[in-house]
Amino acid sequence: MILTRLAPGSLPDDTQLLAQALLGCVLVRDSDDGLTAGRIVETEAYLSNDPACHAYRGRSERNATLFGPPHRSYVYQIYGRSFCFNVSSEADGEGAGVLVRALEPLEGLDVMRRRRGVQATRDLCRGPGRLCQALAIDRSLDGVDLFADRSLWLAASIGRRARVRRSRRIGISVAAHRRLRFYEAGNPYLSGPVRLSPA
DNA sequence: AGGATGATCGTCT
DNA sequence: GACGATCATCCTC
Repeated sequence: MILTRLAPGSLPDDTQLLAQALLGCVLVRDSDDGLTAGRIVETEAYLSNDPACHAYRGRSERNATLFGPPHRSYVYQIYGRSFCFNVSSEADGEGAGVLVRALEPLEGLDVMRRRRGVQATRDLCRGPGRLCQALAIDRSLDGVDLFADRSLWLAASIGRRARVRRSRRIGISVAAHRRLRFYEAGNPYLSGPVRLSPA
């Protein structure tokens, strides 16, 4: 499979546009274990001035990447066990980002199976914590430039152009009504229900 | 220094 | 559908 790096400047800074543009792009992880990669099929936008966004209460050591330049990797740990991967958005100084919630596994499936401890392809990258485990993404990859890094980077979209649908976001209690989750219609590797609130 | 919280996951019913 | 694990992070004292 041919994976072509996304050219710098080829993604929008705007958080909602970025969340949609990322659908269909490929997230690539190169490590000692080999290459693992998946097609992004589900994202969520976390805006500046959004009570659900980690940046909402100001800059801290954890969320500093959100306030930096766009298109860097923001990785944080949740519930003591899982990591979540985001792409920073908006201009330098503004805190916002896009959570990647699910990938369609493309490359290195056996490595993913070993890391995840499960066999079913559908369970490898379906969910923000699962995809980080499958791609061995942790806090050491926080802040890397996704156009330039050699361990974690984005490749141009492959296959069909994603038919984008939207719904409310999953797993949050504040600002939960906002329809800021984006996903590819009909894709079998989505993390959550296809129909949440009026779509 | 201590307590509350969480952009989840796996297991059980 | 519901529940509890588990700990980094943040906030308050």
